[in-house]
Amino acid sequence: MSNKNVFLKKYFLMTRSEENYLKTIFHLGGGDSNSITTNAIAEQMETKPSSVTDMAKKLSEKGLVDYVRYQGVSLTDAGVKTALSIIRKHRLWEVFLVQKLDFTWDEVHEVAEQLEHIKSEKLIDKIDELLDFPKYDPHGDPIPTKDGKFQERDKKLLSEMPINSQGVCVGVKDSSVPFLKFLDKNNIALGNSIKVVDKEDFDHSLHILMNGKELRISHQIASNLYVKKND
Amino acid sequence: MSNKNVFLKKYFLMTRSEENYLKTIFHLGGGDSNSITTNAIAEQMETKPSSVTDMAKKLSEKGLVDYVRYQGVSLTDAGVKTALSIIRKHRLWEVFLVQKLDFTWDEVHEVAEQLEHIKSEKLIDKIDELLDFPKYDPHGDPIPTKDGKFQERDKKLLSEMPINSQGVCVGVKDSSVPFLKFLDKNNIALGNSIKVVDKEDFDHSLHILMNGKELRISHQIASNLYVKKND
DNA sequence: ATCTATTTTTAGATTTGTCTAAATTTAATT
DNA sequence: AATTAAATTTAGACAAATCTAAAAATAGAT
Repeated sequence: MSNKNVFLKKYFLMTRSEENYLKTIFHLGGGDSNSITTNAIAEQMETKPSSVTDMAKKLSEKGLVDYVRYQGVSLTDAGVKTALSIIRKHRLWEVFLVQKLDFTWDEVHEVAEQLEHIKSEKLIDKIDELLDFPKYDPHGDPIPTKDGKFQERDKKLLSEMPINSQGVCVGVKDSSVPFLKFLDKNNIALGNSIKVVDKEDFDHSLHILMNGKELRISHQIASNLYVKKND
Repeated sequence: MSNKNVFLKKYFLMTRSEENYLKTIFHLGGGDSNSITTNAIAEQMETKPSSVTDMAKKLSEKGLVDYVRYQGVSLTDAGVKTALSIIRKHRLWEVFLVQKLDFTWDEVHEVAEQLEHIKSEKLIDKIDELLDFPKYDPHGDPIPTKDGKFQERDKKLLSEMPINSQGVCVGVKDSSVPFLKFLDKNNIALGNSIKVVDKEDFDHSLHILMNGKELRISHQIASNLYVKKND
């Protein structure tokens, strides 16, 4: 193997496992020098803390995380950049699956978990182009740009909207399969218009108009739906 | 882990490596109880014969190949079926990359090698549908159907066509990147009409009309281009 | 401030897929 | 049929990623 490849292997080639750790650390808030505990990572990834420790050392060696024993790990700039590129791929594939292949939004995650690890810059750029450079994925989460920038949309939880306020459904907080299936079954989809008609003090349930149709929504649902408030 | 999953793991879940071995054995002609030597497989996969032996035992355990020590391996019916399903995925992804993402035919192989291992029946069926159920990949190779059937096209090498015969370019024998790039550069593509005007006895080069334009073709090129002869 | 309870790490083992080097089997040649 | 060359397998090692069980460090409660 040439020197060049040794360099490439050590600093650029990421295993699927390494990529998954970086992505998880990012999702747990490990950017901005924010330390995440090995326990938290292990729980999120359904693995053991000792395995996380091993990987923390490895990623630290590669300069992707800062790791201090007994303190946890945080992402370096390089680590954030890599995490964002994986999240970008994941979310672009989700849009592709929904828009081009008629997947439902509860089906996309599992397949995107695989597709996000495909190594080809041209591939993901062309998918981006085919989809006309979408800004949000099917759950309303923002898609990072190629250079790792992305902006959270100005949104709030439906449960926090005042009576008589209006808006558009733009995302979900809980993106688990059961919740997404529930929303599908009740015709609640991104883009739907929402008006809060009344709020029940007793159980915090809501009476809303969705696309003009009356609907009763429990607090549990309302506190997992994001709405972009109309001005 | 439940009993059901043990069953699934042992008999259905294929690792990427296992899938690559099955695919290679198939391409080397290991169907129809045809034994392929460990050496031949090792050479094709750029690995060592001892590694092939290890994998032969494993695949044999799973009932995907018949393996006799010092004799080689051949695919069982289950092995052929699995190999064809991987080849189907590979070729469908190749069509997708060329038709939907403007990849050139020399770029598709490497990416398809990764995409062929994505586990989702729905995904590949939807890609098939999106592409309108293509029968051939960008190199002219046939795409197996879902139930593992596929028919080789009636074709012959350009070098074997008699003078004055006509046909259409339908495939390549050598699908290496340099050859495909050469064809691109010289505007030789699948679907082009071909008429053999003259054959040179001295060096076996050909004088042909391709899409009506005169062209001189060396024997090396002509013996790697497949043509479907007109009746 | 000390003592627990919890968290985290270490040490050693396991699995998968690979390798090298040595041993074995097969095939080829005389 | 014996010998030699080539192919193939075995045995043992290694790297990656994981686990369990034991040891070490930290944090919380009194």
